[in-house]
Amino acid sequence: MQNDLQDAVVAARKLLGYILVHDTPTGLVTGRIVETEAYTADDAASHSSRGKTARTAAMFGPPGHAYIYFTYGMHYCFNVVTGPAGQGQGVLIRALEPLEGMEIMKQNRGVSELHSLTNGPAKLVQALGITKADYGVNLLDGGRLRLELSQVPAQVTQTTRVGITKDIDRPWRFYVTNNPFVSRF
DNA sequence: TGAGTGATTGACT
DNA sequence: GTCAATCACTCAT
Repeated sequence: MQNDLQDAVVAARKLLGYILVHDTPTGLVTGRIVETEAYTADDAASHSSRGKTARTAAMFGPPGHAYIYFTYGMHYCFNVVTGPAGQGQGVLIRALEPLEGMEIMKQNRGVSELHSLTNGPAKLVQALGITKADYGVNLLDGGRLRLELSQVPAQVTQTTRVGITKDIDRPWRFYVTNNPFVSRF
């Protein structure tokens, strides 16, 4: 995994075979990563492109850690930092397929429909109960919030990214082909 | 010091 | 399809 995290674009592709696990006080919540986007240091759409700030500090830290940011005044999004340290690369997790702890997810999200629990970057953060307390944590050392290798998806679609206004032509969005939990098609 | 913008979502027309 | 919610940061006074 460490080697796969050296490059954000490679890592975005590889992360589709992983499961995100959160060991919460109310129970275990897990989901398979089905959609990601890569953001690099020389990328105008990346938060790191204008230099390191207090907000983006984790993005410039060692790979395999969590970068969580607050946006639009009401939403959090979750990223996996990629390396090497000091570069400011990361992979945005855009969607998960719920595996365990669905009842907890429904409670966290306030909705009962399985399909709308985790099909968006801010939704999955809320469903898994991830907060700013998890900012900067190591995802590879078996802590409460961690990544676990699953199976490599049968087919992956590569396309342009969603929701940005700069460098919109870079084909750095990856998702599991035909998976119903992807945020957009 | 203040206006503008954003890796979004959900409610409403 | 349109729009409000409302915070951190950037850029321009």
